[in-house]
Amino acid sequence: MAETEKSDRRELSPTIKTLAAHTGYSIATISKALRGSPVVAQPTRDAIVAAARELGYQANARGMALRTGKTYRAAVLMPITSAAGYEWDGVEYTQILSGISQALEGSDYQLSVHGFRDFGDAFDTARRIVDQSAADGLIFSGVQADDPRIDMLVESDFPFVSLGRCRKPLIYAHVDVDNEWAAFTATARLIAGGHRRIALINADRRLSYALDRIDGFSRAFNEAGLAASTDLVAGGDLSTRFGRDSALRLLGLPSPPTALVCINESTTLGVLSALGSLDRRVGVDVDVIAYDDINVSAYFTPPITTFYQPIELLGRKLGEFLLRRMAGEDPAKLAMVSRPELIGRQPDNLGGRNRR
Amino acid sequence: MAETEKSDRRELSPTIKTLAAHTGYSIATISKALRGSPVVAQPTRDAIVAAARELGYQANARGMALRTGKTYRAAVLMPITSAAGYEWDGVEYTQILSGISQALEGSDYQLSVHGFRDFGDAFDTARRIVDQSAADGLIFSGVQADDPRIDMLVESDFPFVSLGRCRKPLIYAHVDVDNEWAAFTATARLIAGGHRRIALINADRRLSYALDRIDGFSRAFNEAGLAASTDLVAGGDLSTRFGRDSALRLLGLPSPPTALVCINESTTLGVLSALGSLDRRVGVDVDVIAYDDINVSAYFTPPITTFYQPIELLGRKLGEFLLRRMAGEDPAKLAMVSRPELIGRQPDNLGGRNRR
DNA sequence: AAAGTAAATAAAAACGTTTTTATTTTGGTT
DNA sequence: AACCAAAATAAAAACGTTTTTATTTACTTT
Repeated sequence: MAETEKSDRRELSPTIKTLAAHTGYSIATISKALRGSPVVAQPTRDAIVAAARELGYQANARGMALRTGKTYRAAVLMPITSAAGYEWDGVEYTQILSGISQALEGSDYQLSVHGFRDFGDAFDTARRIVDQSAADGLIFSGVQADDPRIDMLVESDFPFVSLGRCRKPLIYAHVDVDNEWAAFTATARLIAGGHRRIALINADRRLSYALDRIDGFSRAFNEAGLAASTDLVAGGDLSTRFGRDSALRLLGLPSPPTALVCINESTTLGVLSALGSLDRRVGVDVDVIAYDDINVSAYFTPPITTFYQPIELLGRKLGEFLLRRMAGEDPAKLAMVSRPELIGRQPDNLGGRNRR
Repeated sequence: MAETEKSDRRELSPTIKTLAAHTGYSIATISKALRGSPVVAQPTRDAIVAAARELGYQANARGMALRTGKTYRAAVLMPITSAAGYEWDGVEYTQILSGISQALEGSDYQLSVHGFRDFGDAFDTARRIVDQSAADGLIFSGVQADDPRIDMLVESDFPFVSLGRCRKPLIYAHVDVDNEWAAFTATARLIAGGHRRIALINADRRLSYALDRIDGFSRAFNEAGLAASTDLVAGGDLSTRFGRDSALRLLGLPSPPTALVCINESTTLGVLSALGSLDRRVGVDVDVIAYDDINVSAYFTPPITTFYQPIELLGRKLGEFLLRRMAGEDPAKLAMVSRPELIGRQPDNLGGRNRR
């Protein structure tokens, strides 16, 4: 009973030493064999790999991390909804994370999520990740026109990929939607449909892509030889409430819009709600063009014409670019700017009444 | 020029040795002082803490991890949307992650996200996390009636909190919505409004909470002395398309429902879309009651009566419970089942025409 | 004042790797 | 046969902690 029945009690997972004892090779050789170093002879490698498989050996991540200084983590910055009263803002982190996660599958990297509350907090979190090397790479969105995170990360040569571009001429890996083009195209379509007073339900002006959208919006008017209805641009959080409130306010103006461009589906839903309560019909009294987040615009009543944005694909690209960046690839080669695809779902010219 | 100008070139972050050299104490004392061990004298502790602050010392996470065997990570299992054609399913991981992240703020734990594709994959991922101790604790949702993850985790005494309960009498930390009660209450409300043919747009029957909803649905009929319209229960993914298709199918039956209970906002939107295309009006021809995810039902046209589920709060509880569980607290004490709050937004009795 | 004890600190070991350096083995050349 | 280089493997060091064990210092007690 009190014999030698202790060592086989706890099924501790095998370490490199276990493998050394089992194969007769030194831990150095084993490490090299499993890491694919060319200095170890082929038969030796085969024997070690076989033994590793047999014992179910998995290199301890903590040991590796300490020795190599790597963390095998990819960090993602995610905004945290502030305190009480959650309001949907259409920012689809579920899809983004899903895409990144897919890209990381099969790699040695794990995804870690860091919440932040505001711009300052986001910067501090990014800095902390770099300083403590809490991750080997970073992904973030919500890029500001003059985003200090980008300067800091470029400066410290930390691998990162941003969803969005800042307005400074720096070289860094990024994925973005061609927001200028998207806003231009939507606005031009409405102008062609006869609209002259067009509203833009836009994001907070501190965000780089909000400015891009305004640029495209204005260019559409300029190219048509018209003055842009910039007085009808509303910027704010992208909640449904913001969409509703903005629409109610704009439609109450002395010279109200005859069409609205909505920057995402959340605000679109709010706009539709406002139109409903004002008893105005989409496609008859007012036209609406939007951008997809969760692809539910087809189910709105009536279905809304949107630009489809493949958010999950953007997520995958973010992950893929980060892997390549962490592997040392030149950031200049890691850039993708995608153009959303128009999905027309109803006429955008007030039922033809306004066409000229 | 070639003097001693090398050591101050790279601003390496200070280690415990740096601190030892700087204060004159040994690394052992420093570790104890900073970890709050009572054996170190107060003046010593003060001096060390001061020096640590001055040098900006932060214990290296990898060193700690290796020595203690802990990872300082809380893992979350997140479903990955399968390949092409994203469909919103209303499962709000953004909010859940946000809540968990808030709970973890200030603790030493970081959030790591692990994607999975199906039930089997989720189990394998959970197992891997346990086997490799890739995290110190685990959170997951999508609990099946007979969820093998729960058995495995209970068996191996790994700290975890589930969002949802399985149907086996095991003791484990969990957070859940009282789905039986929620379905009962919604159904009873409709029955009281005069409805007899009620549809339930439900989740996949493999999910524990889908069964709970059916239970509550049936109980409402039973307590009213009626036969439950179980032929009108539709189970599937929670996409908007599923909601729409289900509604179209059910309303085309010889004996169609006069009211629908929708399990989330995604399916609700699909149901409303179906009603719109069939030219049936909510609150006039058909009644709808739903459950909130992203709280946009107020913006539907017309606004829909819903049960409000504080998803972010559930997320915070998940995080809080996990922290307490990882600290060794008894899982029997870590249980919360919340009852959603009814927010009436329109009459649910076919405009009163059906009341008896 | 010497001895004993408690308090405080220091030294050493260990966690599991990878990498650098050292040693042994092999095979070819003279 | 002796030597040398190259190939293969082993040994040792290091990464930064925490924890166990050892040593020193400071008080009490007699």
